[in-house]
Amino acid sequence: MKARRQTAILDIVRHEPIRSQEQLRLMIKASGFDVTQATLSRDIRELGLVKGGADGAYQPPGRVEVNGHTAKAMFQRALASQLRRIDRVQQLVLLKTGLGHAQSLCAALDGAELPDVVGTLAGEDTILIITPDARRARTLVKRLEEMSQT
Amino acid sequence: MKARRQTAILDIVRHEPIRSQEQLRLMIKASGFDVTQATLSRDIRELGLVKGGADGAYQPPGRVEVNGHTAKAMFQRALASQLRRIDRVQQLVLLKTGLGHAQSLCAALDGAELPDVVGTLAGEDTILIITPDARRARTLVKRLEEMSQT
DNA sequence: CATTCGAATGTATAAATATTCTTTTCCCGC
DNA sequence: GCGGGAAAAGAATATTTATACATTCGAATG
Repeated sequence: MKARRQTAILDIVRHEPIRSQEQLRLMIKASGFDVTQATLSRDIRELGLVKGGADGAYQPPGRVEVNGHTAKAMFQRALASQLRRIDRVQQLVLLKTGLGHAQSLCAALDGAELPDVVGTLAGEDTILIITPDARRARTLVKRLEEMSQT
Repeated sequence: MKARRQTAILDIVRHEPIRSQEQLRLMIKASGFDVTQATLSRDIRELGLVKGGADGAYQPPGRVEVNGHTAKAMFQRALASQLRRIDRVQQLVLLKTGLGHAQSLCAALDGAELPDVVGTLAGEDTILIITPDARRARTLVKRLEEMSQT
């Protein structure tokens, strides 16, 4: 019984956001498993489900998705703590970071999905951002400067 | 203040398993931020931290990058706790896990970058490992059995 | 300055979750 | 079938987390 119930839990959790065990209890009852919250607490641990992230819902382990808002916030924090300098050359924007931080900041940058960013490249301490043209590069620089000051 | 405190939270959470906000409160107080649990609850949501998984600790969202040594250790621990059975069919190795654990164990397996592993596939409770030939599949089985016993 | 607005945080408490202890269920070997 | 033991689940409760509301603080504005 336990195995089948746990399969059902995975199904439910994957298909819609469940934010409490009581909510899960009702859903799983509808699937024909009438158990208490305590049992679900155990199931959840055994399945390694994870709670929190963007929407505070339970998620299967592995990839935890980050929504736009969180991604942007993460980027902003990364920016504030790691950015050393911003330069622009034509339609290219160059970010200088502390040594070794370019990769992680670049990942956060990609996650934030800022407009006008066509592509990015990260080295050891430098990130290259490609934008469509010089005008939009200037706009991006302004935006990044604002974000890094917060 | 908030930004710096949240950065500090990330640091702490990355370095050791934190299983409650009260525990986190003490740690962060030691870092010079004296705030209440309510504030930490809000910080945790804003950071998109996730709780649960293997050890019930808070974790940063997204893909956690790890070096080779850590990856191997993680894999070994995952193996010890989640592996149910090992089978081999020709050059294929099948790992059976507890329901729902195949994905995460498979991720750890990939991270460990074991020799002779050509590719992997994970279902709900089964992992398929493809090796070049039956001989190396046997070698891999032996290695996995050793690792899981430690 | 005083005022107002909003973000950040604290306080108190409600809500959610984990856990301890007990009961039930389900296999085995006899 | 019948103990004995282990796994599973329930009940009650302790612990942990989220939230409603109040307060403080700082920047912007008149």
